[in-house]
Amino acid sequence: MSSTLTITLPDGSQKSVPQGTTPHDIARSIGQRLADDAVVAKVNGALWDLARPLEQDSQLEILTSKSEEALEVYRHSTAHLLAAAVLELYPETKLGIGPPIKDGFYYDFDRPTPFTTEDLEKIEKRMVEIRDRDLAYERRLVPKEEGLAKYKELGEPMKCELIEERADAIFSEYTLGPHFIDFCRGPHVPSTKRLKAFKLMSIAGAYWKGDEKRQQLQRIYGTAWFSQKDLDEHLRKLEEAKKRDHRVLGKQLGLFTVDDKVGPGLVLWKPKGAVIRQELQTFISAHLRRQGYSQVFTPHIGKLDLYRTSGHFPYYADSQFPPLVDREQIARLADEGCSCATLSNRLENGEIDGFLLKPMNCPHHIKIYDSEPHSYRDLPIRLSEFGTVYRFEQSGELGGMTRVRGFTQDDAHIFCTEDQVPTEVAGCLELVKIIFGTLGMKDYRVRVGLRDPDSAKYVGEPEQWDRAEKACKDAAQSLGVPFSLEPGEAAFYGPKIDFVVQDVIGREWQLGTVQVDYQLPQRFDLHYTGADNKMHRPVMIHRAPFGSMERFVGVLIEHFAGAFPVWLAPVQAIVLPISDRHLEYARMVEEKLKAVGLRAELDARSEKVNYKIREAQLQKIPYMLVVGDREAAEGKVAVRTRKGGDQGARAVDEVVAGIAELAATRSAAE
RNA sequence: GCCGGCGUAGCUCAGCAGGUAGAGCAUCUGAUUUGUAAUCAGAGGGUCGCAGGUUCGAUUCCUGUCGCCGGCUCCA
Repeated sequence: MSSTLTITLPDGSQKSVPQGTTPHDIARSIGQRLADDAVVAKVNGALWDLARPLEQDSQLEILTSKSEEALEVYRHSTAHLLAAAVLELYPETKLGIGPPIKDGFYYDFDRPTPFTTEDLEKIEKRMVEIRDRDLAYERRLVPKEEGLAKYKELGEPMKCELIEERADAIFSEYTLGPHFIDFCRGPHVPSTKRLKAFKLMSIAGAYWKGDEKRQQLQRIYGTAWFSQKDLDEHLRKLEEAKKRDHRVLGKQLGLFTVDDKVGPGLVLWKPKGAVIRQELQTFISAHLRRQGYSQVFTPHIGKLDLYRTSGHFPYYADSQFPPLVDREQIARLADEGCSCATLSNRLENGEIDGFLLKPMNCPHHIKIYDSEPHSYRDLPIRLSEFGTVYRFEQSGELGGMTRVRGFTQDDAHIFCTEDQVPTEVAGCLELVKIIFGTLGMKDYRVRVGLRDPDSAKYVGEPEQWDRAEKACKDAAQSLGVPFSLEPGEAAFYGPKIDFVVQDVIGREWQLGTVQVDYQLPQRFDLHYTGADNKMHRPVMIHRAPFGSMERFVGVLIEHFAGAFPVWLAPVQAIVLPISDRHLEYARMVEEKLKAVGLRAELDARSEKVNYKIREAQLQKIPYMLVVGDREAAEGKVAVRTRKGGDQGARAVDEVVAGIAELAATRSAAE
């Protein structure tokens, strides 16, 4: 090894520096400004501490606060600061892990007593104190055995577990001041004084290693930014997001409600929410007719045996409402002294029959297909239904309209030949594209869910899976949008293509889905007569472009922040007479709106027009039509839009026709 | 399901070292007849989520329960 190193900078220039030179030295040689702004370095593509000496000829990049990667390092360093503060205040605490995440970081702690909100304030204060001590993040190398012994002595069992699992023979650790050490790959910012703006946000339970069988730790979430300004901006955004939360807007706009007495996770659609849902259903129904779907209706329950055949029961018994067993059987079992456990066993074994609230629509549709023989000439057969299904989601998961226990899928099942699969899947994807396009939803990602090779929960032969997965991948490819392949995300009967969007707090929700299924046709022994006059097995495609109406509308409320385009708005126009003497004219305007099928209201209260406007505005009604003496005299209305304000007076008929046009064309404009 | 927080009028929220509750908005009544984001006055409205316990006395403290919120786990 030579005693000088050749360092290549991003602009291609090269520097010869002696052994032992650090990225920070080089930054300083380029300029003090860069040295001050530097957060971390990148050496041959890998993140590297600024103070860590370069070891060989390298490509070197100095990352400043303009870099996303630097921000991650910065947040990770803030997590260490949090851990150091917690250990100072509560020395009995054991450390878990503390990674950076979107907008911030967390650190997991094991401590017998739970952290409180007041603790959070104390901890944050201590973090500031430690920050002001200007402690360096110092990297040290430790041989594995020695390190293990040390962390054992420190009483850090989780760290020991991590070292055993992931540490190299010599691993790195970082210290902060004389007492704090953390097994960590790094890198970090040079010193705590660099951490300008952070805030602890919340405490939550989290299982060690995400395994619900392991102990539950206390996770402290925080957010961290390069400047106070960025932090303030982030907090402001959180406030904004709260305002467009569909649970808040759903209440304010009177769209839906959930009632304790009815049950958690059971959405009650109020008239205004129902309008939105109905409009969406009408919208998609037109496309279904065009694409050759047939409408069917099926009941909400089916016999347990149906779901034994489909494989839903008892596989997913935990996420279903308990089976419905008839009175006579219950009485008989009670006489026998049958325990709950025995009952559920006997239900599983099929010794007792009962009904299940349907967790999916497919078995019912399959039975419709199977109710008559089919020729290859009939295929594809596309059966659609807005079918309501019931799933017993864990109580901690429920919320708003996005995770519920009863929901209506815009479901359909396509029965086709294997050759027809690509065309049919493409047709399904086209539908999803039309929906997302019409609604202006651009921020979605496409996930191709493949089976997890380690899991035994899937039914079917590997060759079938391979073919189905290929069909999905090909279809996603031809869709022309970026997609990710995600093992472990398949349904138990087949791979799927999902459309995933984020809600206002950044949680991801699956909306539309297309799933290829070779299993159910087999389980139900479905067939059709081929051109060769032999029996063949059809392939099934499950698809729901909206996914569930509840979840979709929930996400849609947030997407539009409650300000629905004209065609979806529960009230499309409201007539606001200025005084009582304009009421008659106002009624005439209202009638004209209603005559062309618009949803119109009249605010006939003896309130000032300002007041009426304010209310209509808060209800996010797209059109406010103000009528007073001038308008009544000239056959006009003064148009005010919720977004553009006062638009001036125009002839009534012209305005009515204009709004009707926007509604009819499902336009995003207003 | 697990961890933590919360639950006061229709809504948003205040209050209580334990002495049976208060504001704004909404509602109702009356007045006002109004020109682009809140007219004025008066009135009604709460067994302080529910059930136990401690106490002379509980909305306040304790326990349980239901529900909501944030995470975790799960999501056919």
